[in-house]
Amino acid sequence: MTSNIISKSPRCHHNPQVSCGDCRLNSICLPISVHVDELDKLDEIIQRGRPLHKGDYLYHANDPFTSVYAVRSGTIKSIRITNDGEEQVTGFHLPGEILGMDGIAQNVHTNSAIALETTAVCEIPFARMEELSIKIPSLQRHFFQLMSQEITADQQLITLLSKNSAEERVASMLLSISTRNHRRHLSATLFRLAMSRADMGNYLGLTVETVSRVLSRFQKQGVLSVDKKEIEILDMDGLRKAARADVC
Amino acid sequence: MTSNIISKSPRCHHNPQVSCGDCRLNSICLPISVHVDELDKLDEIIQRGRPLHKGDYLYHANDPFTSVYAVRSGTIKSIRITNDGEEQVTGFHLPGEILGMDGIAQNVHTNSAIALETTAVCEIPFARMEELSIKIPSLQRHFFQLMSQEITADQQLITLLSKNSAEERVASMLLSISTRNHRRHLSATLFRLAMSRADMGNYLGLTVETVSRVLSRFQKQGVLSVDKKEIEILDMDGLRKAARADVC
DNA sequence: CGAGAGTTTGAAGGCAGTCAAAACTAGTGG
DNA sequence: CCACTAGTTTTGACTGCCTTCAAACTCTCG
Repeated sequence: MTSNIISKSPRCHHNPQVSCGDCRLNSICLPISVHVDELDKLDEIIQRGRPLHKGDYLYHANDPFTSVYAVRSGTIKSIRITNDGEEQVTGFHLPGEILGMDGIAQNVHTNSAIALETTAVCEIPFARMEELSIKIPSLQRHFFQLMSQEITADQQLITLLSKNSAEERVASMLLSISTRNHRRHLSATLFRLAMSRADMGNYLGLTVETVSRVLSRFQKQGVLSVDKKEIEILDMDGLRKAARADVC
Repeated sequence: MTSNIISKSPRCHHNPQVSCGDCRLNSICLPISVHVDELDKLDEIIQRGRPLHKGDYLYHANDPFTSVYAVRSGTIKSIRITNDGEEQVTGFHLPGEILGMDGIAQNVHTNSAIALETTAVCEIPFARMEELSIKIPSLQRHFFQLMSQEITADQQLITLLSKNSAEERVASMLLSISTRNHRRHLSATLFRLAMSRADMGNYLGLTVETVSRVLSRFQKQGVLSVDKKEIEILDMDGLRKAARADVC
């Protein structure tokens, strides 16, 4: 099931064929739950490859739901379309993270998923995953946990939007990205944001201008160094104080 | 497993012993997914009774996670505690609805659940439900769907908080309750709110004063009749226009 | 290089928050 | 049964944070 690899692959140094057992992200993507001998069965159903370019849709809202996806490299944003046609960013998905679980309830995606840069994903056909879950209880449990994590994360965002100021929201988001980078053994203090200021603002319930102003202020205070999308956290404690909110 | 019924039961006309098959809420709580002969097995693991009084906790944040709960009668609110000790209302749970799924990820509840009035719940031990899911695939699927529904609902709230004004938020919340009442074959236009103005405001990211002002304004406009916690929707279309947001 | 998108900065205005106090409700015990 | 108190809700006046509007600036990539 690896015949659909697109030939013009992006300049990515990871082998798109690598199995879950060899994937350096598997501690994030499949924590503890699946035994070595069972990984082979999982590998069989997972479709790899499918590199997306910036702006490409992984799926559209209202598409029939067939699969969930694990990000291998790159970044994806999830958006919902509101009644008046505006878009609401509901999440950013970094390597090792799973997206698409919103579609399970109705068998239809409620979000669209868009690549923010060149991005590779593993496609996990959900019906086959369900069948496999019956044979591998730890896989079932793992998916329950993944979905519960998503619920917890969404509720954290609800709290952020409901109770926190613009500065606190921006600080919290940067800390969240920092933490998730660190989990991937990347720098927690120096990284490149894949999303635009507009996406950040949309996600955080703020305007572009406010996001920009907050970043400028943090820079002036010596908490951050901001160069376009390159962010360096100069004063981690200062940023934590500015966030004043739980970050996963 | 029904020995733990508390003797001083509330003045509730529903028999706390009624099985899922006979429960008049089962079309909400267990939609389509479980067959008649399998309901017996489910009935066996569900613990009934446990009436809660106003202010009682069903579980506390940081309690070990053992079960999810279905509301039989009454209302429950879920709250998260933020870093600074404030509480954030993350949801209201009406009869037929399931709560507690936030605890699956970490095996610890991240929310507390509090009865807003005399409330009866069915307790569903999660470990046993997981075992049963392996034998009854439609039950597994149903739980995936329930959790996905929760994700979708949380994302709708995120959108509401991120994009909508105070009037729109209050209107949306009232419409949501109206819809959920209607699903239980209760009036969609005349009902009693179980939660205080403070809880409403907390849930919607608004202050008590703002909620009160918005309700007064709707009353003045003839959209609502508000008498304390008794709400009558006089102009459903007007309320929908005021909401200008998708309500499930 | 040039056009369009994205970002930054400034000035002004509005919506909801904060502070304050009155009106009302509910629960308690004499 | 009523008096009393604590809590909830409502209303008003003022403040402030973020938005809106506008314009200059910068980067990207055909």
